[in-house]
Amino acid sequence: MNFGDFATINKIMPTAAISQPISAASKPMFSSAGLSLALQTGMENRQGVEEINNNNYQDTIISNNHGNKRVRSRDEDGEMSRSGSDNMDGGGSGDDLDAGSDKPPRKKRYHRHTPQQIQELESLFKECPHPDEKQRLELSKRLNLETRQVKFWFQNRRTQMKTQLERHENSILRQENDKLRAENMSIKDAMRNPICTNCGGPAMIGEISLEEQHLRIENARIKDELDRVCALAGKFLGRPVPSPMPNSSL
DNA sequence: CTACTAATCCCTT
DNA sequence: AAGGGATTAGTAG
Repeated sequence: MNFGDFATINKIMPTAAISQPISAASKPMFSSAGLSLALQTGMENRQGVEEINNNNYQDTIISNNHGNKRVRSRDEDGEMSRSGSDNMDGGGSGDDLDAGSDKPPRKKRYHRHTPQQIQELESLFKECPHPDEKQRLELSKRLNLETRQVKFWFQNRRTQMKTQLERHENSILRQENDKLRAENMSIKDAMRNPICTNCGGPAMIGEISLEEQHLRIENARIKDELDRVCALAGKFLGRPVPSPMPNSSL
């Protein structure tokens, strides 16, 4: 578990709600149909991207998630050149080919789906996070996206959902942990400063045995737990459930 | 630098 | 074959 994640716990909300207003506000989105493809071509030609891409898909040693290493070479996967936009060589096709190389460098085309597309995707996701092929096809036609893009989107969205859930669980666990720590501290504190059961004042050394102290603490803890269970049962049954323990002072 | 996102790659089911 | 996990790469904040 990555504790760095806690920094973003408060961001648990649907993707669109997180990122769309930001990105939509801060950068110009393509306006209408034609959308992603047109955009991608335009973006590719941006300077920084071009420079990076020329260096990127050299033969590279990469390790996969199973610890295996393999060599990724430029011509290895046909997939890359298919997805997102088929017009990856777009306007600047020729000029970024390596001189003397017969294979064009692959580019990772950067684009965002439009707010409208995301909105539609989100609304379907709410109803069905796992659409079948027919649904995806229908959606892809409607949104002018490739079916692969729709598939990727849902896959990524499900992953995102899962990580959000994990973060949420992490935060709950952390709260519980903090609570237990505090409880532990106060118990330790109580053990250091024992109270006399007769007069209520500080107990004299040797007045109560260590074993008795432990028993008192344990009793208090058990009683507390019992009260909690009763309260919970009361909630569940819709009527108060009295604690079977008398309010004795041990 | 970190978080987010679209896409890729490989493995499992 | 489809889906999922890990990962990559481009970008915004």
